[in-house]
Amino acid sequence: MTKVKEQNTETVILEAAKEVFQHKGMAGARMQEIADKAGINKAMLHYYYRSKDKLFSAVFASAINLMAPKIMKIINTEDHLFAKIENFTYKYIDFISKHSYMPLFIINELNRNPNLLKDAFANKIENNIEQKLVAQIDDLIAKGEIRSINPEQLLLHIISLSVFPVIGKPLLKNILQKDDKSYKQLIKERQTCVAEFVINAIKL
Amino acid sequence: MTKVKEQNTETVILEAAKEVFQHKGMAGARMQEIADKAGINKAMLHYYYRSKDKLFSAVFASAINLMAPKIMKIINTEDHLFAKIENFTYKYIDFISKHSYMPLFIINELNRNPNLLKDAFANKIENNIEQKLVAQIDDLIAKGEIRSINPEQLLLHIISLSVFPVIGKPLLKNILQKDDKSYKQLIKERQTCVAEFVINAIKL
DNA sequence: GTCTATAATTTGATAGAC
DNA sequence: GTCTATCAAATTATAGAC
Repeated sequence: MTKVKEQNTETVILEAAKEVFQHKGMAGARMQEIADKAGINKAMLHYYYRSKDKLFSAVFASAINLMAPKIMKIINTEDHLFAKIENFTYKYIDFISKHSYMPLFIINELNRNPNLLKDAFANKIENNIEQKLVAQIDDLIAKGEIRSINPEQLLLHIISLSVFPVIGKPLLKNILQKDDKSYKQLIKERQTCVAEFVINAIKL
Repeated sequence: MTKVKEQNTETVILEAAKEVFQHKGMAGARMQEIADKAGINKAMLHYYYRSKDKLFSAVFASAINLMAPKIMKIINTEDHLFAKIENFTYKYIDFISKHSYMPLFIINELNRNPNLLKDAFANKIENNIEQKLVAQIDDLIAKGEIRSINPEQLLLHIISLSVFPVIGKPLLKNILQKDDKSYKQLIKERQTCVAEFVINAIKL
């Protein structure tokens, strides 16, 4: 009635695994919980993915392949730097708000095992981001439109301002003494105020 | 010869536990590994701390009680806002660089169990931070020294810029295509350039 | 207080019927 | 492909000697 067609079992498992792994991490995740969430039994997990490790790798790769293009698509445009910043912060904060566990999941698992990226994909992020953006920033500095700034630091600033308040929510909420609703409101405001802040900082 | 005196067993255990829990998380930590690192056997862990849960709580409380005062001490001064910002970013980036696993550890475990803070301490962070700082910022806005800005957002900006590049290192290192040494150099630069960036953003 | 040995439980993985 | 039943290993926790 509602659903046109059942997803196949493999996909159902992967979706359940994403949810459990991203919330509990590799070490904390339980195959039984994934099976329950998928509405099947444990044996099926092994039938489709052989081992917990393999299933985890599929989840991790899926997360990376969802995150990385989002960054690139916005940055690799012909827009003016200020427009890029506005675009990126708005859309990226929106995106990670809806997938708030994903960046933390990635950072965590990368800490446990630094060569996960190599396994997950052949460096799709690559230096594309840098090269084009760095050139654009250096150009604006030369023209005297913005202050002199290290382009890599600027990129770190923008990413930090966008990501950290979302993933650090349980801690920051407490520091600011906010309830869930008003903290969410703060994040929503950041979709525009981060860009404003950054542009104020660099504009001449 | 080298050490003047042996630490007592309880402390040795706690130090070993800190290291393991903060790197592996509650779920990934193994009592055996903690015992090995402490140079004793598993039974001793239970003799002193009864259970893994209890030992974890001791580690978590210790982390909170190390982090929280660091923030307050710097912010609760009579300095000018700009000096506070310079002081905070410089010292805080330095501190978390030396304890890079700690903020991630706290955020993670808080995600798994949001009322850990209540157990760990009776809200030592409290609204002290806010009240005084908010008043100071509002005052400077009224005087026309800085742009109009939501003080809470400014606090989020400063914390994000200080903390995220350190805890997100495994991911950001890859995005910027840096090796360990040059990424560390980037972080070192941030001890001064973050404050410069923030002050530029708000100064009128 | 500290150790060895072991119990009790959890959990990833497999065998085998249907 | 899917299930039930079960194994094998890992892991927290305890008992009891010294």
